[in-house]
Amino acid sequence: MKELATKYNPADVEDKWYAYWMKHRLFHSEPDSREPYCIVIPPPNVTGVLHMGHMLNNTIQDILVRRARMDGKNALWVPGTDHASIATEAKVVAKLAAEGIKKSDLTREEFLTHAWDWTHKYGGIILEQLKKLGASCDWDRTAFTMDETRSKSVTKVFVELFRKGLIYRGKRPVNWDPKALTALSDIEVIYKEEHSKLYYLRYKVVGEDTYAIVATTRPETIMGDTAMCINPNDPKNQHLRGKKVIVPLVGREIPVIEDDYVDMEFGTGCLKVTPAHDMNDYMLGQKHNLETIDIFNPDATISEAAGMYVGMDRFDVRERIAKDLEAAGLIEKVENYENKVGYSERNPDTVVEPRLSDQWFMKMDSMAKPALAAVEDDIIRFIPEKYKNTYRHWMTDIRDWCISRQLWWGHRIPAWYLPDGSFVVAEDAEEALKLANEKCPGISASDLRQEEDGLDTWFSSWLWPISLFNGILDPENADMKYYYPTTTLVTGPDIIFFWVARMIMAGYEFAGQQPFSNVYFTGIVRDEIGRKMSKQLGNSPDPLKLIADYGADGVRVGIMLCAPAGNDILFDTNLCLTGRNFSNKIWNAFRLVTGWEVDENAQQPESAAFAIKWMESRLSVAIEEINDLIGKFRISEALKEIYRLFWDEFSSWYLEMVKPAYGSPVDTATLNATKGFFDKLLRLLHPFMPFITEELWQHLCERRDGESIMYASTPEATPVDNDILNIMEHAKEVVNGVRNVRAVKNLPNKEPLTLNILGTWDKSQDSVICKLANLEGINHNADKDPAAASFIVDVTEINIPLAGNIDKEAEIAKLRKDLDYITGFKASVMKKLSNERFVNNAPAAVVEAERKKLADADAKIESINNAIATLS
RNA sequence: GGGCGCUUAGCUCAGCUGGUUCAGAGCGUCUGCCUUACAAGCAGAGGGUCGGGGGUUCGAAUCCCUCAGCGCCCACCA
Repeated sequence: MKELATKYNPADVEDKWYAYWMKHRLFHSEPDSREPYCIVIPPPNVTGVLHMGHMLNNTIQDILVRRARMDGKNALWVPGTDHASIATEAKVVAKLAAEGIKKSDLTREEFLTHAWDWTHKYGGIILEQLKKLGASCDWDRTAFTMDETRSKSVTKVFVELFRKGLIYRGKRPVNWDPKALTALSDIEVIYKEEHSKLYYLRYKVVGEDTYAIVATTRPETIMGDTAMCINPNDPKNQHLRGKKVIVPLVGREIPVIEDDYVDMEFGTGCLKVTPAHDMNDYMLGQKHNLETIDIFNPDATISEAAGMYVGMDRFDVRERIAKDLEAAGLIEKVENYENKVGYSERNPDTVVEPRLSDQWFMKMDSMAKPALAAVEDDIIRFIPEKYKNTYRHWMTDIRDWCISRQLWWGHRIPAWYLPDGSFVVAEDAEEALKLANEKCPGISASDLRQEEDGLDTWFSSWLWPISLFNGILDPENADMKYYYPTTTLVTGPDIIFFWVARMIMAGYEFAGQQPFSNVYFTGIVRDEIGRKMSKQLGNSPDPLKLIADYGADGVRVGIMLCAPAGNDILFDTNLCLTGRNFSNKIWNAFRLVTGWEVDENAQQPESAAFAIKWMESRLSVAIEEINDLIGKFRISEALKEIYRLFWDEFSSWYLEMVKPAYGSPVDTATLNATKGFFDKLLRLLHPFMPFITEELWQHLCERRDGESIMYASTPEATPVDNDILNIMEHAKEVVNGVRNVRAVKNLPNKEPLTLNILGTWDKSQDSVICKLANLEGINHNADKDPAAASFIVDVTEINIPLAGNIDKEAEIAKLRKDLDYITGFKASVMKKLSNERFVNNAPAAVVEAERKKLADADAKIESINNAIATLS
């Protein structure tokens, strides 16, 4: 074997191993007799690039999948991308704008050509980036929400739901994004607290010389007022009942209506009603049969219908109209006011405008029921559990979903309009024609006009766990039967409603079963001072640069070390350094072990035999612990456990115990045992650090081409010998005690020392203590040496004779400090034991433990007193 | 307005059904080491009245109440 460099260089091995895994199709899965373990990727935007959120999310998925594979399951991780209708369309529009092309000058087909060009150019970059991370996705199954299978699935589902009466078309006020020029669903509106103003406007009462005062935050909408509303029970406003008022500036007469919806406490108790531009006003308008006047154009400039300020932007009008009202003496007063304003999720600077328009909606009530029950009954487990509350809350008060978007990029709604304005919903134009003819005989294809609207992106992604296996079009296929329901979904809590809840509904609606059994919610990745990572702030590190700097394994470890389940991640690049250092530690431990000369005739030292026995048990304890943590999705903690196991127990303690003296060979038994431990450790590490473990494993084992640690089994725990674990913990304390004396006394490590044991002692630990602490010997029957440094382990005094190198006063002072502590400790134990209620009420085992504490404390006090007496 | 969660060492967090793994880990800090696997390292040290107050209990970081601060989600009071 050729010499290994003293530093691990990830760049040398990562691409090589990824290519090897791909070449041998090691990520590929087909149904077989094993238990399946399946994850579907939350599809990233097709033209997106990898950010830290993806890194976290996909690292977790890869750990789970690799671990399942090593646990003997048939593991499948299905990758794919999302067409991200609104985001991608916005990017294409911006790109065209930069070239001087307006979307409105293009036909739908021309625009889509540009969009597909863009998708082909940038699409899939993100998947290539995932490969750098080591993601073990089955790339043969890569899907796209707009590929043929997924598109047909969307259409089929739409038609089916329409025919069931779950999808309907209607004119309703929706959330309108005046920049993207499309409707949005309710959850795509983000409400932000804002400092705004509350304007008190004067509405003259018809036939009187008095004014009714209306408080509003939106004076620019008065042109759309069609009523004023009061609460019939409001004593203040009884005089307005049955009257008419005049809209200020506009001069139009509107009726005063009465509805107990109005809050008498707010403002003056008078509400202006603008049914076209406010959800509640619309409701009032419906109830009281009011006219609606739509005063806005789609881009939220003032329309002709307003009759004034035509063409101006809504916010300019707000300022302008305030001045005009003021000038006309129609403003009573203006107050500062805090309110919530809705912004578009995709265009964070754009205020959403309620707009009355024809849209397509989906009824949610019936679908929500089984989906809610599944989570309530833990058929689908949420990790962490707290998200069950959030989910329940939303699902029990769910509103209909506006699924139409005035966008071209995406799935076009499969509805065709007849010349008479009615429509048919069909899988394709041919079927549409047939249906149209049933309605209106004599219709030809050219008479039909397909709906221009597209569908919300989430209307395709909600089918993802089914459509990936073609389960919509061919529900009985082998993949569907084997992989569905999938095992675990890993995603962010920010899309619990957008995606998770809807997938669960789709699962029951279209596959009759839950889409997955576990949902692991990751945290949001923030920077080291807690800010959300964003392009604007520039606080998001470039993942590919991180991988180049620290290695994929280092970055994976870095991000997992700070990723406790359900908590936000405060990502600090420094943690990647910890990860890289860990890689290097593993690398060098490996260099040590594989660099030893072997002597087949050499006798195994007692210390090595002891160390091997101990390591076996220690490793088994850790394996159990790690199994338990991974079972609970406490992945970050599992990694920390392995980290400590490798670094502290294996490298710092075990390897130091078995390491042959410089220039000496190692015996065969010790070498084989050590390699065996190394093999197990690599297998434990592999899901977390796939590259370095594959590299070292091929050096460690003689394996044939095509084999991989990916398919080596997770190590199993063997029976644990608790005695040896206890003895070793004792030995560690003794060694630490000696090292401490060396540090304080400035004694070089090379200078051998002697230990005098003054009390009870298990001699089986002697050999390892001598080796680790560099001792000449351990005396069990030595006389007390007044010139010795001493310390206590358990209840036993240990002396290190240091002729002439002893500060008696300091030694005594140190011992007295210990004595004070233990005396105080003893007092607290005695207090407990002398408390009858404690002795009577506490469990016997606890009382017994306290009695032992007392006995130990007494023994220790005696030892310390003896030590002090010797020195004095 | 309603709901959920958080507050433990300088920083990020563990601490499960109250009791010897109860005050922990990692990082950072400080001290000594270029000791033949690793300075991307080794050895050692310091550091917290477990947010404040009250209660339950023989016993509270852990259970209950309350206050304060922070975060998130939901909601049609203009």
